[in-house]
Amino acid sequence: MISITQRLSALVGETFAAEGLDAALGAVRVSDRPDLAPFQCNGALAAAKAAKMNPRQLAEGLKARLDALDAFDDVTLAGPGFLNLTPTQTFVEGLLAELVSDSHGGAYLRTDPEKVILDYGGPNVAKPLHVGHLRSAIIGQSLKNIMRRAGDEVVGDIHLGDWGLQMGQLIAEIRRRQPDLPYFDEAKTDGFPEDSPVSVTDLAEIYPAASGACKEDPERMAEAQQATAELQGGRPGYRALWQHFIDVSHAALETDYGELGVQFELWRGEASVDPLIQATVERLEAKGLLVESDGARVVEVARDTDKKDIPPLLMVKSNGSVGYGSTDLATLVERADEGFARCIYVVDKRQAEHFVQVFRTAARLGLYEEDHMEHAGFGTMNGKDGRPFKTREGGVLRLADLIDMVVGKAEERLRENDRDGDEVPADRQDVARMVGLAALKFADLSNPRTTDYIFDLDRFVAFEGKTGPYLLYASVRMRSVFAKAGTTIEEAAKGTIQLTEPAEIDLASVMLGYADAHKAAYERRMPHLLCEHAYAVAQAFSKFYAACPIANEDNITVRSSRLALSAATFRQLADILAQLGIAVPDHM
RNA sequence: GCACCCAUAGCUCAGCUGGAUAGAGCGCUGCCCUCCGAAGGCAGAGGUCUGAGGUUCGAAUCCUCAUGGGUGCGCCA
Repeated sequence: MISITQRLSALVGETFAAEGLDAALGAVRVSDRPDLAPFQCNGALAAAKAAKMNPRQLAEGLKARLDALDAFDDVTLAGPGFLNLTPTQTFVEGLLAELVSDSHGGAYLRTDPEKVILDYGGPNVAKPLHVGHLRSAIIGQSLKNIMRRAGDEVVGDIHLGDWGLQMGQLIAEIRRRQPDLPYFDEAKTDGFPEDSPVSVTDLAEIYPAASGACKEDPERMAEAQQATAELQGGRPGYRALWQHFIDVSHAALETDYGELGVQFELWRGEASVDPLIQATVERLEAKGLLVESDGARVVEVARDTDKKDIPPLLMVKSNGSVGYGSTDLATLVERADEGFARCIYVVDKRQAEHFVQVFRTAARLGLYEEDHMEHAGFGTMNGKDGRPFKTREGGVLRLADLIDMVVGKAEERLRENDRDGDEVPADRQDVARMVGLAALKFADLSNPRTTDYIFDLDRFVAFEGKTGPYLLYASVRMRSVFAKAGTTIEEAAKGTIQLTEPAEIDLASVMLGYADAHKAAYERRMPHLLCEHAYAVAQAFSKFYAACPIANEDNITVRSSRLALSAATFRQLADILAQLGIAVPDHM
């Protein structure tokens, strides 16, 4: 629906136009000075500059026109030309009535939805999820929800890292350890065992060992590179062994992501596009884009206008194997063929240059316009010391362990809050899980996507203030109010809302900003903007709750109005929390 | 070496295309449960927005320089 600021902007824009000014300058926003008025328009200053007029005088003219409208209780002129706007209670009530009856719950809905594919996984097979995987999973899932709510058709692809050097490292390492396995018999081409010779636990141990060995020993590295090239070349034993890696990892990853409430519609990987690589190389060749360079084949993507050197995209390595530039490009070929209008990558921002290379190459191939491929990068995650996060023991913190810590903390808190005589709720474990995950997700999502991430355990397990549990608490109190009133949300929502108390008007005004927040979060791919709004709503409700009796109100009309306001609040908050991937318990 | 990003309250961070008295959470001080859930509400203290210039009627925001951090720069992904 149209938000209150959009509605006001339209009104003020018309007066700007009537004065012969640019209507766009009539943009109204929530005031920086709520003590003066709830809304403001600073456009007169810019308009005066453009028209070379006196801003104060120009604003006087605008004020006179605005005064004539019945939407405003008060229009004041302040400073050099600020317009402070106080809409009438009737105006706000009218919009709130629209919000309540809006079939889309007041959320933003785009008119021309797109078919989008979102990449927000990228875990390597063989490596258990650790805290570093949290951001892409949480942000990606949330963006998917936000975009779907705005009308887009969005598909999430986990895009496993299953085709690069790490695969060769694993194969080479296992070959050293168990050379007698049938996978290493070059003469053997089929009939390999169905059961995997390694478990995920094995892989979790083998991977770092292999990776470390390659780092130290050039000979081991050469072995791994050779194995990678042979795997990609189709050596049957290697393929069979590799398939085991994928299978055992898939099962483990599905569980881990499931714990977080993160789902993928597509479980593809870099290897999925292997069959397309050759054709892609040929397409590049046909366009004359491939260049020989140091034994490798690359695509030049640098431009004169670049401020920095953009190295060419490495398409085929000198030993014939392919890197992630090639697979990512081939993936775009596949996605374009499948009819996706837009591709978004939720990947660590340090890979920005890589995406520039791939996107430019894809654009030259005519796969996509450049602005239809986005790298929604996120900040790198460091410890409190500003360096990559490590546990006290110096290892990586597994995501599953982090979740256990947060849930454990939530359970502790639930225990403390037990009132005397209360039975221990049978669903305490479930509630603790919801509270813990809410804390974890909100702590992550409420940071702007692009800024660096300081991993702070204390913040993740905090339940007071601007946290996930605060939002749940507000929701739970609303539910509690309906129970106390002996009604349901559906029934309560039918009441007519009349705003009288300041806390009621404030709450309504905040809620009327939903479409703005959702739209901004959508357009900028920034879930934290939606978090801000959710917090503002919960906060406005808490004030309203403290200031006004709801179920306890004697006046039946007022009571019904407040219950209806609470129902509208509950629905909006629930709608937002769903987009953030946060589940709301019945009690806590 | 070259390039990009960042520097805001004791701590962690917001601050949209330049606009009024720079916000929030935590922490700190003081109040509020005979009244719908105190994981809450109210009030308060706390800032030369790293420094120096510049553009502008107006700069945390734009430009230049300096200092201090971070990151990237073809055969890892």
